[in-house]
Amino acid sequence: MSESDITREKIIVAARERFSHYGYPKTTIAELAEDCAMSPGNIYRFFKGKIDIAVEIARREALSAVEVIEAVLDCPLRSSRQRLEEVVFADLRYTFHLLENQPKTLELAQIVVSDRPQFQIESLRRERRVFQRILHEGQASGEFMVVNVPATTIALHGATVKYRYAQLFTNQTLAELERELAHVMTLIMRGLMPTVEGRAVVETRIPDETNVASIAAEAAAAAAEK
Amino acid sequence: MSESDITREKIIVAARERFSHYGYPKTTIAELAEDCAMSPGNIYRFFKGKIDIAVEIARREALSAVEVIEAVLDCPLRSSRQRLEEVVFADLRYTFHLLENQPKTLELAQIVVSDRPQFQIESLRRERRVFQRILHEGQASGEFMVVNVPATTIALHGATVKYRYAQLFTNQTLAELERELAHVMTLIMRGLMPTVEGRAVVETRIPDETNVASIAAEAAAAAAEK
DNA sequence: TTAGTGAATAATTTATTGATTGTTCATTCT
DNA sequence: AGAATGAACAATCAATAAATTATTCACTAA
Repeated sequence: MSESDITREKIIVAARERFSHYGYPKTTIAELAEDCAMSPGNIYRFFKGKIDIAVEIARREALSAVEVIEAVLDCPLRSSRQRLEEVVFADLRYTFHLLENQPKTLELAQIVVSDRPQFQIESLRRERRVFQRILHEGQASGEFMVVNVPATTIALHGATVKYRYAQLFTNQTLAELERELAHVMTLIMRGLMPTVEGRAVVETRIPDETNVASIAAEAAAAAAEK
Repeated sequence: MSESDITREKIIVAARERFSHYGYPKTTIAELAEDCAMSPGNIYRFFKGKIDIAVEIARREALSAVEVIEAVLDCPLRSSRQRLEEVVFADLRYTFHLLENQPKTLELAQIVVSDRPQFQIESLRRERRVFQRILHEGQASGEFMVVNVPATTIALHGATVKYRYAQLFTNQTLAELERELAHVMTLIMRGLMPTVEGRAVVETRIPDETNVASIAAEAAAAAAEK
């Protein structure tokens, strides 16, 4: 890491701290400069403007969120159905808790998106890729019966919009949303899976709220085994 | 209609005109009073406050929107699947055009909801009832295979959230949203309908954009025939 | 009694101003 | 040269004052 990369990191660390404590608007460039023991002007050698610092932080946040979810993909001993359900519920819970505990993170995201609409589009695309991978897997193993994977990915994503950043749409509790999402997933699963001997596909059960660390650990263990 | 009901109507008509032209905030009670050739004070004999005039207008708007959709239920010669699809697409198109052509209507709705959260809850409930009726019908006729109608109603409603007032979530075009919704409905239909001889349920096609008048006329004709 | 008034008041909104902040750049350091 | 500064300027924000508006109510008219 070059000297100037280190300085850049220092700015990001200071900004993340201040943004999450006091919020983006209340954080001044002068303060960031002071935190980094430099002059305000020097910040502009590393970022084109204040908003670009926020964009970089939000970008990393979004990437690490998707990585957490992708960890589910690397966990062994799971059917495609289980994977899909875990991913969707993880999304609901992760974003729900985020809005509940870190309101400043949402504020930051909203500011970034209103300034850079492209940011949201790319975040959604990354999310969809996870769905698509699971559908492909399920398709290949014969567990799912998907006629058109890209179209179904879009459908799946569209049908679960309400369960990402749910508090933006409703003031239901997490428990209510989980019950509702279970019904949605039941419906979707009946659409994805072939019926065996005329018996309806069994209902989706709300998965346990495994924490992020344990999923990551499980995935790491599986990787090590290989 | 009593004398005082007529006066009340006069106020509502004047308010609707001004709200849709200049918006709720820019309309003053004094102006409404002048339109109705009365004093500001007298308005308060008919409405508790300014916001209550807006609530009444929004309530009527919401009711008539649901009535339009309910007209689909009374149309003959339609399978439950067709009904469901027509209702969902009608919802997308109706709300899309509303936001596109009548931005003040959205503004009004947002003001009412932020002041009276119950208003939104009841509007959603009315919408869900339409879904529930269709599911019941389909269930009864054997066209649908629904294990739990209330749960499936909730699922169906939740899965189609994005396609009501879609511009609040995305800046996709109507055509894009229609294609996407078709995929969602295909997925849902595969979840609702029994598979016949192992053949996948056929994809949802985007229905023609029949106008409201023609649906209402069709329903009326059907009613007259009986 | 019921319908309506309009001036008085309380609540909000808008305009104005002064202070703060983001950004630039000529200049100084290393 | 590249790295960093900090004063200067423009843009934005916060605080306050001014104006407008919602709401009330004592009162009049029918």
